[in-house]
Amino acid sequence: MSERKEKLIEAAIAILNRDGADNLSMRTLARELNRTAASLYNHVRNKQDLFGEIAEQMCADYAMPDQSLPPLDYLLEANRAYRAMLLTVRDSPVVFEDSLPATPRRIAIIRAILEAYIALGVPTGTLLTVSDMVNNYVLSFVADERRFQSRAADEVTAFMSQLLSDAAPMAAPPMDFDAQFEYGLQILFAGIKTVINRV
Amino acid sequence: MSERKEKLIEAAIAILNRDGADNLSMRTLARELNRTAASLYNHVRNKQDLFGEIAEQMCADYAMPDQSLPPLDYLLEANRAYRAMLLTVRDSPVVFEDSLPATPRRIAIIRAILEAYIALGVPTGTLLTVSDMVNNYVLSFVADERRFQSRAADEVTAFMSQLLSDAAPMAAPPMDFDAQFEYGLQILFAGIKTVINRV
DNA sequence: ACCTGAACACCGTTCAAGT
DNA sequence: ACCTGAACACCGTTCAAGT
Repeated sequence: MSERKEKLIEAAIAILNRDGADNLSMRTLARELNRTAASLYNHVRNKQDLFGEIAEQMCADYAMPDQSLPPLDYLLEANRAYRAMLLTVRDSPVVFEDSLPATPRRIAIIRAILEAYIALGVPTGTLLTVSDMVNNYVLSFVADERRFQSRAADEVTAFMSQLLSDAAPMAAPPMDFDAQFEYGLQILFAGIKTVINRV
Repeated sequence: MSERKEKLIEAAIAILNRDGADNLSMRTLARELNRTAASLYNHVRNKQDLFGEIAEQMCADYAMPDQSLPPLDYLLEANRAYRAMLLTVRDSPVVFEDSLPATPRRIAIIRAILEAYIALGVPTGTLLTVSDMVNNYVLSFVADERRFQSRAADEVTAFMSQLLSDAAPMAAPPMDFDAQFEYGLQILFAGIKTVINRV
């Protein structure tokens, strides 16, 4: 990776954190670098590729769990580390969703996770379904988490009371996102455990 | 709802099915109706609102399960019906993701589902987490399902073998999506059952 | 090897003006 | 009540031409 390309990725991340994904375009990125949009295509094939490079750069901060951990613990830790990494950059879920996991660090992470699922006893025929389910959970949770925080608490409660019968009032924000994330994770892996033992 | 507005929604759905969400714009929709884009704003506040109306229209085809069903069966049926509804329109997951559930039919569906979660024993403090988790599962599954089908099977296997160690070959496409969806659903509700009984 | 300028083919949204 | 034309402020991507 050239130094020039590295600066490009850093600038893109800076824009994400400052202005959000809606304001990261090839043109705004070029402006940030005092260049023209066309010049970016010397370093990146297209915007999807740019997102892929951002995701790959972020994966350097992923705290890979100890390989000697039992599969279940490994997977729980891996998903906590995944969320922690996603939270370091604003709108990172769209970056990961809109790019392919085709870069070295990202592939290494996925391989380790897939092996843990296999060690846990997930049948290979359902491996993709299970891993995608958990991956989508983390991405969606972090995306929702940020949406939630960006709105006023009153607005959220007002909207939710519209959805709920008055008999069962929803828990009022502010929420404990760490606890809620953990709760969902426990559901997923409790479910995986019972279903793979059912066969 | 005016007759004119109804035609607008129908035309939008037709474009989705024919050309996909990437090709549904205010301009292409106007062209479909031999009008100009600006005129659409007499019937719809903005594009997000248009998506909301499409989603609401689709909800007319949702097969609401029998209210007398036990909560677990109700929820399983509801999510199968949800997926079936989503599969009737191409790229429907983006339509649902990019709009707010603020229309009558959609609110009614969500209310019934939330009540079923409560009847199942999900604590109100985690109701939002649990219902969002399942909702995101269905949306992501259908989105992935379509992505999968739109690519050649060879391409998918090639990409996956890159991710997997050769020791554990992935199940080759074509996949049985109905069975995979059911598998994920079983994981989710088995997990919910064990976690809510843990307290 | 890397960059610019200009172009192509688009977006969502607003608004005065028309009927 | 509904529509048009024109405009504003943008997009991603390509490509000949420059250094």
